[in-house]
Amino acid sequence: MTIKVNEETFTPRQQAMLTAALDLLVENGDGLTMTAVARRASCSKETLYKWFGDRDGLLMATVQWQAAKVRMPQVDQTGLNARALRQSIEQFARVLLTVITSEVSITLNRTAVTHTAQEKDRLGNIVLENSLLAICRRLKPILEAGRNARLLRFTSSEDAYRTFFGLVVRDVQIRLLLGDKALIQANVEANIEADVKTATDQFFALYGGKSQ
Amino acid sequence: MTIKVNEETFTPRQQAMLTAALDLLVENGDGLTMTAVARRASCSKETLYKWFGDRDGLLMATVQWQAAKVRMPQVDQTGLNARALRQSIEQFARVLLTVITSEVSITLNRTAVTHTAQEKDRLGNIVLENSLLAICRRLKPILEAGRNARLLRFTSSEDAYRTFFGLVVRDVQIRLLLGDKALIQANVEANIEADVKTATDQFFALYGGKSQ
DNA sequence: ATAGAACCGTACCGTACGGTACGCGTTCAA
DNA sequence: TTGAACGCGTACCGTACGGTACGGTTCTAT
Repeated sequence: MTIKVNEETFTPRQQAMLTAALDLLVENGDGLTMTAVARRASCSKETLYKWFGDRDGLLMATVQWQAAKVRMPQVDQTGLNARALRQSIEQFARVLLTVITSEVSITLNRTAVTHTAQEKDRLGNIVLENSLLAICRRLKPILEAGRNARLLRFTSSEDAYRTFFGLVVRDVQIRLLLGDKALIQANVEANIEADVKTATDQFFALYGGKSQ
Repeated sequence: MTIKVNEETFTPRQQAMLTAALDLLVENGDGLTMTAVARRASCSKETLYKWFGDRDGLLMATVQWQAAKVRMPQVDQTGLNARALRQSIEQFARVLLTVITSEVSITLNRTAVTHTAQEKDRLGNIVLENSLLAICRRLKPILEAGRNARLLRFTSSEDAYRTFFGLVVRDVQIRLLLGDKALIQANVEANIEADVKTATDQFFALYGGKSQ
């Protein structure tokens, strides 16, 4: 069940291939062909197959490699006060929105959804593991620290996290995945700061401790 | 730009073809082939092409036809009081969650996302139009009626609607689209009622008027 | 220097599938 | 009765693409 998230570093040559694959994915959507990757990376298809097994292996490696580049906020939990907690949470919201609205994330999520639609759930699991669950794992301790400091109030940190996710992401991700022109044109990225603040305010309104 | 949502009724024979297409989509994911649809519907490919033009046309017709079957809550806005408003909003949350977690919706959303990944945005727009925007169009007037009755407080009904969406859907939709086994196993549908109540409570906590 | 591995480029194969053509049965109207 | 339209089943075509094979070239290690 556990997905083997290889932390193995790829050689520069391999990274060139992965870069080619990722770029082609972003440019051409799901129209990624092995021939195109080989041409873009100036390598032979034979080598591609040798290193990544098959097309799915290449996609998985690409997704994992890209996911490893996303850096979650590092939060210092010592001396947690209201201001620090709020900043941490805002920072999580900011990263979440920034990632989710990025061209790369949209592309990889679309690819993973497509794969899931074909009974191949590996890619979907990898994306889940590296986006939702990655954030969840890092945010939960913060929330619980906030609760311990009487700055937050909730029973289930899982539920608190999921509400946070909803407040931050709302319908943005699904609309982007479905190619909503209106939203894209509205220049979501320019509004991230305002949305981060609103979502954080709402989160504290729902889960803030008595001192809040 | 406007998508032509044909309200034209399909003949029973055509509906049989659409049913076949929809069933195959749900069963086999995106592995929908014209040959399979023809065989399932006991018709010839030639007829299929005659009625629907090409594969995309068949998919579009299928999506539109299915979307037309989803019934939004009908709300009586006369004599709006706190209790009626709350019930209306709960009902919207219930429908939203029920639809989003249904096998058919998941399949169609996956199909639309896949299409969007291929620069073909029509399907994505149709799904957006018939899910998110359909709910939005019907919920907004309720929210505004609530505001007029001093039961709700907000400046932008658009923002209020989107927050509502986030509170209700949270990470459920994206996790289902990505095939999250844990969530599927958790039997989301059994928890819908509790989630509806929680989301509505939270919504009123954020947007409830002073009398709330 | 040289054997051998690694790897590039390209040609090739098999298959799956979208789309078309056609033969034949069935229905229905004149 | 007949003929025309409709539509089913099937065979067929072209193409795109995943995957493999192979000849030639560059790199590496002894």
